[in-house]
Amino acid sequence: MFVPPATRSIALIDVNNFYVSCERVFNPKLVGKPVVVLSNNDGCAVARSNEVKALGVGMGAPWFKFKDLAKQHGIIALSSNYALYADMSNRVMSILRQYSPDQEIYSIDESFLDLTGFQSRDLIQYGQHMRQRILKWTGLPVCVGIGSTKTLSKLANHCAKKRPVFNSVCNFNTMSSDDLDGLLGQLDVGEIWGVGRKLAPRLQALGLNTVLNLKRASPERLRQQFSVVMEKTIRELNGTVCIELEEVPPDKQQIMSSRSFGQSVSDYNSLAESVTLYMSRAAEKLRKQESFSGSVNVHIRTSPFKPDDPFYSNSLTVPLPTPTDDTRTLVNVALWALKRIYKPNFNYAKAGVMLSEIVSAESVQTDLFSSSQSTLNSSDLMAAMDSINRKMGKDSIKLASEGFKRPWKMKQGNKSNAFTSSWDELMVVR
DNA sequence: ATCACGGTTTGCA
DNA sequence: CTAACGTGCAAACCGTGAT
Repeated sequence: MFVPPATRSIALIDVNNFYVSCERVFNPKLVGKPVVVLSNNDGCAVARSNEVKALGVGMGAPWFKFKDLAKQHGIIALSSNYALYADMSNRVMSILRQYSPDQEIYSIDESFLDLTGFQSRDLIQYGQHMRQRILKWTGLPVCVGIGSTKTLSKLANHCAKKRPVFNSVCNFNTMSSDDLDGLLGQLDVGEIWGVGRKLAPRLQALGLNTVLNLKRASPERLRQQFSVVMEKTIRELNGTVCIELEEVPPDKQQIMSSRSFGQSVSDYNSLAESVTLYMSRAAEKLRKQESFSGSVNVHIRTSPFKPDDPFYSNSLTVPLPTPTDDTRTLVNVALWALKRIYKPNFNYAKAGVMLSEIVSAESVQTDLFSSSQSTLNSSDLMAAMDSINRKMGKDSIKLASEGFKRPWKMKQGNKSNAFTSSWDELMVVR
């Protein structure tokens, strides 16, 4: 007997202006004032308070470009404090976990919850309960969007944020289809999850300006012109689940670590120090997911934003004969690659490493046991390094080649304290 | 024609 | 110091050479 699939209720919970809100929890003087949080190296705006958004500062705006405006309006600019944000994120996520056993942590400030099993309740009330509890227990404001697919819940969340009528919780599933389509007809097609700055103009050129336009478009035809992703988006707008909740994040297939320098560097040694540091971080991530890497990539480049400076960008990928998780091996290969692509007399602005051809530790067990004893010892050494750095703070133990002076270290002019993860910094009065 | 490949582009938070 | 523009992923896409 055919049983029609029940309508799902999927919620997307998102912290408002996450980084700014975290800073405000620990410094209430920031409340009501225009505040931005800057990216690494104090480069771009990555989080903006509503006051700053109202002044026209865009997401990703370079700090030096709106510095004057900032001075004029008293915008407070803070360096990003990822240790603090990660800790606050963990608190929010574990509270949300109490509202459904089916949770996907989508990003540092966003979580999907499958509420299909709770449909006997008033889900708007349920969402308000989440909001109040998170506000009370963490001090962070969130909005809740509910729809029958992940794509719709994202849009509902957008409406919860932008339209005061919803009072921060918007459930598409309780609206009549006429009301819903009326609302979707007012939303720009670019608001859809998966439709960004490239796809939106292409859709608009076809006369598809609103979410409703795309919802009514032919998935088959648009698949020809765009991709299978576009087809899934259209079906999801019509309530057919094409993108399932991913409760256990799959292992990474590639692991990257890269950073822009505080000041440009030209000498090989500085680049080598930074590559060593980045590889140490990448290898830690690799071991955390219990994997081995079969390929190492190193890339370096000068600044693309200085037309007067000679530009140089290059990368090299080195396949490994045997997959490994040993920092020392990975660093040696990375430095070998760096030597091949390094050219003197350029002002390098950024370097990075990438691990790929990643396989689970299990699948290389046979190699592990068949190879020499030293392989096992190296694993023990890496485990010991990770454990000490976890207990004593990162960088307690590191390879000497990471360097100690680090002239290239990134700029963080105005970082707040690690209130939640360091007793020392909690006590400092600023 | 079709495939595997590697590098590039796109999108997202 | 007096210029200054993030990071980390996945997947689609695309050109290329091999078959």
